[in-house]
Amino acid sequence: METGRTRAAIVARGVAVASVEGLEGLTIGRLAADLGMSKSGLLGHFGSKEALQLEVVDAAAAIFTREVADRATGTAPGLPRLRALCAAWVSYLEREVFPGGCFFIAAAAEFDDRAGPVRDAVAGLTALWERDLRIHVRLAVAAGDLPAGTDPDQVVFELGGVLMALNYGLRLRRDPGAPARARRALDQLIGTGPTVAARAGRAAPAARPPAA
Amino acid sequence: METGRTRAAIVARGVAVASVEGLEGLTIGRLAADLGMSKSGLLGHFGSKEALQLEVVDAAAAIFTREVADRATGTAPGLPRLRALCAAWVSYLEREVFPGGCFFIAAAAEFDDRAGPVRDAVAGLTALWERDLRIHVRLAVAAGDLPAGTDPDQVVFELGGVLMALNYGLRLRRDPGAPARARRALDQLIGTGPTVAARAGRAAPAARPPAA
DNA sequence: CCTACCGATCGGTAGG
DNA sequence: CCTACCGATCGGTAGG
Repeated sequence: METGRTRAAIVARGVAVASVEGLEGLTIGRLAADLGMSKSGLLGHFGSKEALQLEVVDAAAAIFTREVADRATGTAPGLPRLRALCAAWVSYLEREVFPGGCFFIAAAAEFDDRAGPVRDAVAGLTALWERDLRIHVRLAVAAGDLPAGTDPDQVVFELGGVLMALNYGLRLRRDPGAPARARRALDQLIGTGPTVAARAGRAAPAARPPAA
Repeated sequence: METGRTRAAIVARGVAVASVEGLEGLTIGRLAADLGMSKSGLLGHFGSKEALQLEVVDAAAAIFTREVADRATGTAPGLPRLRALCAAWVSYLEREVFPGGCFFIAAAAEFDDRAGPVRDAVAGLTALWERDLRIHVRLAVAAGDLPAGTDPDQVVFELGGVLMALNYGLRLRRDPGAPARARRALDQLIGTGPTVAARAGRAAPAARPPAA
């Protein structure tokens, strides 16, 4: 891994451009013009557009980790961590950490029907994030903070849906009320009520079995 | 509106290509080659790429209406219609009506940070669909089939999230279990239980007020 | 509907 | 890091 300043500047600019225009819309000529350098000078750092895209995806993952995952490390594993992760996730979209909204929601939509290393990288990173969430759902169930019988994959599926709806509400709908809706929906899924007993006593969304 | 067969064939092919490669990835040369005609012959039908994109978006909307909205018209307005619309929505993704998943989820993600007529068309059509859903949520509340105090916009927000999670689960995750998860999540939001009384008696997700 | 063409830009290479 | 260049493709036009 090189640590050159120029290289880092290229990748940083690439992340910003890709979050708005897409990873395919990130062209070498445009990026070179943005940074005041020649196309070949820029390409020399990476070798190919695909290699650049992969570095941009990795850099976006590092930003996501710093701006979302790392903000929750102070909380206890299980339900507190899960809530903190989701709160940080909403905040990350509210703060517009990437100028084009969630980098990975955009990249997932762009590459979900393609094949190749970029798709694999996006799928792998999102899978890691979902795994992290799932772990804390499991811990929450084990601790009795989520109802016994809760399906962790179902919770992660629904949490992802809420965040995609938030990204959509902010970017396409430009609805400033979207974060409040997302928080309200998250509250339904992983609660914010203070007592475990209160949650256990009511019909538990995540635990309810499929309708046959 | 022309009704030419060639023109219709171009648009139909354009819808399929755009659902996979994106509306920007739909190029005139590629489309012309697919259909065995010249670029200028193809472009003559529309005048510009943007005009073609707009026709493709409209054609996709017609397909969505036929494959989703129209399949629910036999049900009573209100909760039955809402449930039928959502069931048809899930089915439409399961059946892969578009080869690249939901045309409008993909188009929304692609154009949410751009300006211009294509973005406006996508935003307008999705707003119409959400309005349709909201109407039936309101009717359901008025009929007592959803709890009094239910926020229709909140329900529509969450329904959209479930469908985006389904599209993501099918396309990026390639998870055949995703439709079952979506149905289970929808069941939480708009129920499938047979009796209104049973729903009214339990904690109602859609009606719960924000956590201050 | 076609051929022929336009300038611009694409990703990438040669050679320094 | 650069200039200079490659063939391919982009959206679009002229003229028929």
